Amino acid sequence: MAQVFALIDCNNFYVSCERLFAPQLKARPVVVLSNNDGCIIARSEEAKALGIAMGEPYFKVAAFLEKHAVHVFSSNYALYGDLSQRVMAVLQQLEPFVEIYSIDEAFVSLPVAGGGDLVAYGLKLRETIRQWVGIPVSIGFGPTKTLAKIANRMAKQDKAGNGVFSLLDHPRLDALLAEVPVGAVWGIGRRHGAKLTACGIRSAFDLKGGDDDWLRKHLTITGLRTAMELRGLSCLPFEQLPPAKKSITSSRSFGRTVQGKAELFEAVATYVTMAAEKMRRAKLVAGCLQVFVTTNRFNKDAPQYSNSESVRLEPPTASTPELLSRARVCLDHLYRPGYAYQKAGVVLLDLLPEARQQGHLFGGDSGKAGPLMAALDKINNRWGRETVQSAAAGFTKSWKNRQERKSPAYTTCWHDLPVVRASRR
DNA sequence: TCTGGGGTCCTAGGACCC
DNA sequence: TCTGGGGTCCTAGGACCC
Repeated sequence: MAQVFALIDCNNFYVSCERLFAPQLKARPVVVLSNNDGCIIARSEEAKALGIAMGEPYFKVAAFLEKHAVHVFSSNYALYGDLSQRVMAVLQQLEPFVEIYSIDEAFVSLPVAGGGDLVAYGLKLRETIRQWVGIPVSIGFGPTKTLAKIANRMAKQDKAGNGVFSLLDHPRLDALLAEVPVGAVWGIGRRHGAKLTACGIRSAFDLKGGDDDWLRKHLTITGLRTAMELRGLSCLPFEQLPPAKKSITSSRSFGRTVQGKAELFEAVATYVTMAAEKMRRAKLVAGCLQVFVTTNRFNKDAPQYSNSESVRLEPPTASTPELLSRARVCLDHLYRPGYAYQKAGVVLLDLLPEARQQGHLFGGDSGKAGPLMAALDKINNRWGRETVQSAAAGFTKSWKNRQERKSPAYTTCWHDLPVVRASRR
């Protein structure tokens, strides 16, 4: 029995989320900014048509956006995360084999018994998601994940196809692949795309026909796998259960540069707190902590410095106070006076399930810290983040980043629930 | 003035060991 | 002039993804 992959991808996801609660923005140009209002990470079709590029620094196009009455939002991850869960829940309710691939994408594995009308099925699925959640999606079908990805791209381009396209047993498969630039293939990024193009491999069809040894040598095993997938040979596993996390990062650029060690540590302490909370939610403990700091790499005139320092945690821990004291030592080693720091971050590595944590011969703090951390998390969950936190993380946090155009947390915070009024005519 | 954040995988090369 | 060779482990850096 043949196997089919469907890729369901939410259209311009962050923009669609914002529009759900601002319906007046339908058919108007809208963009969403990254953290710190740094650059553009989502664009409506109208914004794309204006020529606004993905990843464009906001300050460079701010005037242009204003001139064209483009609506600008800071990113609102509480909202996007919640709507993502709703879309995924619909898929999981309707299908047994779902792989949540990212916040706005999922693969569905369908055992196809031949003759099933995939496109009709896709149209129905798409309509269900639109009705139940309100987010528009595109759906691509293919015999491998890579081809499903390409089919999805075609679904988006083919306006007459109503957002659904299948490459399964497509009679003109090669002709279609010949029109896909090699850099648009999933797994071929900017660097490899440029290299391939320079070597005469310009399209997905060219890549499909590439020489195995050459591909292996120049693109490593991953590139060869991509070529295999284009040939219809499925090489990428379908992962219904998300693989165990290997690291947890928390980092942010600052709203302004930071010079002093005390203030820098406030930021580091804040990120330690966030990462540790995330880790405890996942019921993990870390065996290694890494702290990094960096100056603004775009500011060519200022002296540059970036460095990281890591420390082993023995026994592995999820205790915020323990992590804070270790992070302080790391920063003491890392810190150099005289630099304008732009960003700092914390990475938790060597993660283990907390249940498997071995007792430490010389006694750790886990006995005391466990209940304390549980109580802390409970309070902060109930009363809001940072209700109780370590003083090390600071109170004013004047270095925090900008988010000047953020929409309310419509679906995850009682205060921000949209209010609907009925009126009699 | 202003350029995101959070991940994964692969490989080459050095360190180390016998 | 002329360095042993082969295995394993670890890490840094590069590439990719959304």
